[in-house]
Amino acid sequence: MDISKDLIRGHTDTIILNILSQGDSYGYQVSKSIRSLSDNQYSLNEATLYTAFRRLEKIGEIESYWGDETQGARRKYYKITSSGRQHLEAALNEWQFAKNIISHLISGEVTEGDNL
Amino acid sequence: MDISKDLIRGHTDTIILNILSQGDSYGYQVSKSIRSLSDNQYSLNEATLYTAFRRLEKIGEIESYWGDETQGARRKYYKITSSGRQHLEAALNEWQFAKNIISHLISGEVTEGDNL
DNA sequence: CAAATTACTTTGACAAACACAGTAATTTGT
DNA sequence: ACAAATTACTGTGTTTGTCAAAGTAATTTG
Repeated sequence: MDISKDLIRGHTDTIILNILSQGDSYGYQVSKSIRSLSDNQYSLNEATLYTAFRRLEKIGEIESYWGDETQGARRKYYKITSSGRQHLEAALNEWQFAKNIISHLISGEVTEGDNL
Repeated sequence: MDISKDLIRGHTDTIILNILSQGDSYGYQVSKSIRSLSDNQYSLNEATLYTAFRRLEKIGEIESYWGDETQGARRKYYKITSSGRQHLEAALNEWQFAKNIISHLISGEVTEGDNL
């Protein structure tokens, strides 16, 4: 992984919700999707991922069910709820907004007026 | 404040280094600069700011000295070091890079290939 | 002279992320 | 047939950054 975890912090839930908004999935697959969506630049620690699942389920943004795999290991599937979709949309809007503010904060010029 | 703290997390040091790269400053003024640079959308908690100062000083990215104020409250000034400037530049590059990755992660399409 | 502002500091709490370890099944290579 | 690798989920304990709240102390404003 190349990019600092703290830059991703605050996006974890949104990342998961984005992936689940495109279809039900389970931990291992979500993990691989994250690696793939980031062009192998980022991978979420397993513990972090499952912690996020539990957090999102607790607040009703996702639901889970055990898949009935005839072969392969058992899988717990996660499904986004309508509340989760709302949250996802809100987060995307916030990001568009925050991106500019962050850019100002880390590279903007401090004008004299700021001292008044 | 309008934007979530977790979106800023990971940028705090960079924000401070950016401000100090434009001239020595002290806590209260940095705090106001942040509010101003963000168009009043974000303000950093005082405790967080001073914690960051201590952290940055400890790792040698800033240095501090007491101002000799003839009037007004005493002020501890902070100065960016060359190591701090290097870190700032690296962080700005990382941000350019991370911005795109985050965008992919939170709104990119998961392709079938991701499941393989 | 009280209240507001400037300015810095400490303490204690919390939440997210992580490393690490563990459980358990299945698939692959030899 | 068996060991190794992979798939898949879970739990524990620690670290880190941020924050709220409170405190200290000076100066300026009404």
